[in-house]
Amino acid sequence: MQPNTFTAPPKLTRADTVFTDLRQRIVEGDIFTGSKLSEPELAKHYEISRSTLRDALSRLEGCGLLERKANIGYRVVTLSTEQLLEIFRVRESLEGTACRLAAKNMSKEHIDDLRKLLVIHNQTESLQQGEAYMQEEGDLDFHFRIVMGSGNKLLIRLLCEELYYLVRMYRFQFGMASPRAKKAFREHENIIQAIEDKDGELAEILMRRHISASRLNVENRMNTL
Amino acid sequence: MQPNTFTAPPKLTRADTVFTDLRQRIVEGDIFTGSKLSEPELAKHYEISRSTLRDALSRLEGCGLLERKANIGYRVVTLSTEQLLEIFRVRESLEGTACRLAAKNMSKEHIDDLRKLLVIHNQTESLQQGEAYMQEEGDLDFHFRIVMGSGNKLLIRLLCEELYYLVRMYRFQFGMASPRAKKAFREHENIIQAIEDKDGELAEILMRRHISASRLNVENRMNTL
DNA sequence: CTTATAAATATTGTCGACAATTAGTCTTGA
DNA sequence: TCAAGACTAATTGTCGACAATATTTATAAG
Repeated sequence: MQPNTFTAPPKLTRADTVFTDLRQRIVEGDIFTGSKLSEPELAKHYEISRSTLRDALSRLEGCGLLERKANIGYRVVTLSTEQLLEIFRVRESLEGTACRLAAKNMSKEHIDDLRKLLVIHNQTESLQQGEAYMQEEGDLDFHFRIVMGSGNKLLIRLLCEELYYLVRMYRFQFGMASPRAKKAFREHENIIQAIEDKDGELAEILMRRHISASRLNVENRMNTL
Repeated sequence: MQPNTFTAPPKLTRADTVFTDLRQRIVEGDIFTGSKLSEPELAKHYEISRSTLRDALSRLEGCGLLERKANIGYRVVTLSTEQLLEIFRVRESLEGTACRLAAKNMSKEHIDDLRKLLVIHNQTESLQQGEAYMQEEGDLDFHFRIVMGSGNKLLIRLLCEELYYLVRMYRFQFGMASPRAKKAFREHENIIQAIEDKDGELAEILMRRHISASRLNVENRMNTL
């Protein structure tokens, strides 16, 4: 038998660590939206060869965080209100489905965990208001767990490994801290209830409305400017 | 002014051509499902260096056609009935939304084109039955155009540049030629009608049912075996 | 004969260099 | 002053070689 088949950490390659670090820097705005990446510069910064760097960059392109043009290079995707709205449409669609499936597949333990999480979020929210960052992260955590609960690996890949990084990027950039915090909390509660009741149809509707409301919030703010 | 800004073809790099060729070979089953790819072997076959090949491979990973493990290499994704059903769920979700948006955004010209396309499909179907391949390709062409008509670039990327290649892969592999051909044609007609009527809500419902029916078809066939 | 260990082989990860292309600078002419 | 073209510099695309890891084969012990 092989040694520690379960605990064996999947050996990280240099490209892996650079990939992860770059992803964070892009998401958190440390590397600007729309900016062009210089391969020689980055390779020097990380003290790796361009080959290794390019490996990391191509994976970031796969995540939708970078764009590439032949003979020109990689650039960070440009954030725009239109693209943000597009993301909302896709989330509305996919997460609605994820929620329906979660109602069918999520285990009681995971549902309980989700409830506990929500309680914590509510407490921190009432204790120290204005901590928009934590709120937003908590919100995404909630959505993340429901998608995981769907059990659909394709959904999980599309949302958790691609779209959610874009979502976080927008939040860092635009600061989505909205007056929807309290409402959103209520909506989360109702969604959990529907999941607990195994009412997939309702769960889907509630999730779609929940995300749709966020989108409309952005659209309204956009029109008033 | 730069020479032919519009007609200028986006210069193809070696990696580009290999990427396209490999994609086709994978989709059409020329390279087997689940098989491991040998970098030295492929590089030799295409008469390119491993660096260039790896560039192409990493892009194929981004499309979801290849999987990669550190220090082990790339392998073609393994097709399974479960994964096929997962794809149907995601398509049902995304294409439903695409259809709703298409009803809002699609131009009259594009709708007319779609109608003509359907007529052609119907003719070839009645003329020479059994040409399952053409039918299936035609079906995907129909879906493709509606997604394009949605105008949502994210949706277009997820469906047309990723999922549809997986779908075609399954069809080549499993041969989805089903007795649903005639029914599917009717459903397509109704979908177009809803789009033409700008009834996005109905268009979404019809598309979801259309794809859901295909999924159930597979599920039933699976259970009877 | 089976299992476990060790050597040998093959494959992937990483590197630095050169070729091809693009971007920038300078000159020249009107 | 501006524009077009030539020249220079910088960047990306591609290559082959070496290092690190995994796989296979060979060997030895039980």
